[in-house]
Amino acid sequence: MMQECAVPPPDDDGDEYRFCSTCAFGSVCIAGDVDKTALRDLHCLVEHVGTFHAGDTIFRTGARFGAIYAVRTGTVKTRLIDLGGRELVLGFHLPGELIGLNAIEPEVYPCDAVALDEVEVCRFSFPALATLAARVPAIQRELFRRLSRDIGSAALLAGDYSADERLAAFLIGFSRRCAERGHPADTLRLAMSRGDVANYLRLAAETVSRVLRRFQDQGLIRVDARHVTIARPAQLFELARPILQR
Amino acid sequence: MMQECAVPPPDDDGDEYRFCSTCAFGSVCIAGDVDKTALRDLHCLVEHVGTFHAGDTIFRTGARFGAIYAVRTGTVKTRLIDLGGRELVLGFHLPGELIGLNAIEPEVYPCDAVALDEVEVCRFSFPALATLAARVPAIQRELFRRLSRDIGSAALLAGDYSADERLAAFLIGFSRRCAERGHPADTLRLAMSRGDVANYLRLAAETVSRVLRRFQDQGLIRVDARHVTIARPAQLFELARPILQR
DNA sequence: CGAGTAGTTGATGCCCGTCAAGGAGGGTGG
DNA sequence: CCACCCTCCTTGACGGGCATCAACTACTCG
Repeated sequence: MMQECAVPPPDDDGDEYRFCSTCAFGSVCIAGDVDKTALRDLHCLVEHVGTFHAGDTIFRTGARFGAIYAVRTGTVKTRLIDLGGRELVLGFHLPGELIGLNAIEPEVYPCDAVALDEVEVCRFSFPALATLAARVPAIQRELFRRLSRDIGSAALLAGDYSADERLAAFLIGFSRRCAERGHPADTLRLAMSRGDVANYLRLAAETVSRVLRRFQDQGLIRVDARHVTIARPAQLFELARPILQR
Repeated sequence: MMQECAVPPPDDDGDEYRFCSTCAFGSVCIAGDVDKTALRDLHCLVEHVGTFHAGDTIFRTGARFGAIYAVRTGTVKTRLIDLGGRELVLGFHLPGELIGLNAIEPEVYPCDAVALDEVEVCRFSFPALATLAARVPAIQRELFRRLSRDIGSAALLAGDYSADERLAAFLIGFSRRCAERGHPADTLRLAMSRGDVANYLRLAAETVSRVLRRFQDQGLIRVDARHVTIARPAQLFELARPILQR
């Protein structure tokens, strides 16, 4: 059922009992009640996929679904191209986040995953992962939680919010996710272009430019190309409240 | 682990090996490879919850998450109330569909589930269901698929589409779901108000009225209160294509 | 150095939300 | 049976937020 672990992973990727620090299944390892053979199976199952560079495709729309991926380093954008050729950005994914979960049901990837900078990912064969999940409750639980979370976050941007609210919520959300990864919450390094941000927020790129400018004039943030520092988090949060509330 | 099956379900709910016809786990039963004791466990696990009437609440925002529900009959609306007191409709759910999946991760229900007409649901204790899923691959698989599907559909309405596109996509989508349930695909009985539809599509109720009127003037549909008949499905689909494409 | 991309800023227009007024049931009590 | 009310729905007039178009700058890379 679970294949042999052919190639033992190199040392800097963690050992048999501890995964890479940004691992998507970190919480599984922390839980002490996981039996060690199961953990080793998970470790055998994962496959580190090489370095992607900005613009490289990790998986492509329509490809047969076989695995989900966890971002290890860098930033990944998921997007689809509509019939008119226009891009539609579904999300940005930071280290520790899973991509490809929306491919389970259609059994093909419904979107492209594109690297925005230098990206490394972990590949989890989904059939193997599902088999393991049946044996290890903590893994099953983690998968359910991740899937459930994505449903909620997808609905988040769906409301009819103003450009100000959207951008504020985006910045606050990004800031929080950076903080969760040990980066400072007030200095953001955006890996994506204005166009990508606009596209994700369902705004025009010009609108993003204008709103960022106004936020800066109001003293809420400071913008330097793709570096954004948040000067007044509380005020920014107040703007984003209608979206982030819950 | 799995509790005894105290009260055997009445005959019209199916027997030990076949569930109610609209059952959310119907595909599990159809697959022949499920061992019978596991199937009986699933049957023991499910709990039919009484008849709700229009406006009744099935679960409420903030309540501790303990179970997911499958709609058996009627139509359910999931919604949340934002801080300004405005309602935000997340979805409409027909027989056979699961609700509460977005509560797994936050561990409280992030929305209300409200009956729109006479509604019966099946209640699945989630801890018990997860335990069973670990033992029965087909059930785990079905859960993963349902979760995955909800991610995709949540992202569907998130684009910046015109009112025409949104309404056309809503009607086509609703028509398809009716057809899947054995109802005619061209005569729709909407259980929800115009306001609910508008709210779900992120439009004003007035806009929904106007667009429906125009669709009727163009001969695409016929509207009679909450009964809508689709006269030109192909043309309607053409309108909805930017949203439904994939 | 030239070219292409990303980003900014301004002018214009339109889609759709808002406000307002009226119409159409549907349930209740007299 | 009818008057009353309440909610749902429709239709019209108006205004605003944001997309679109366009021009210009800055930056990167071959």
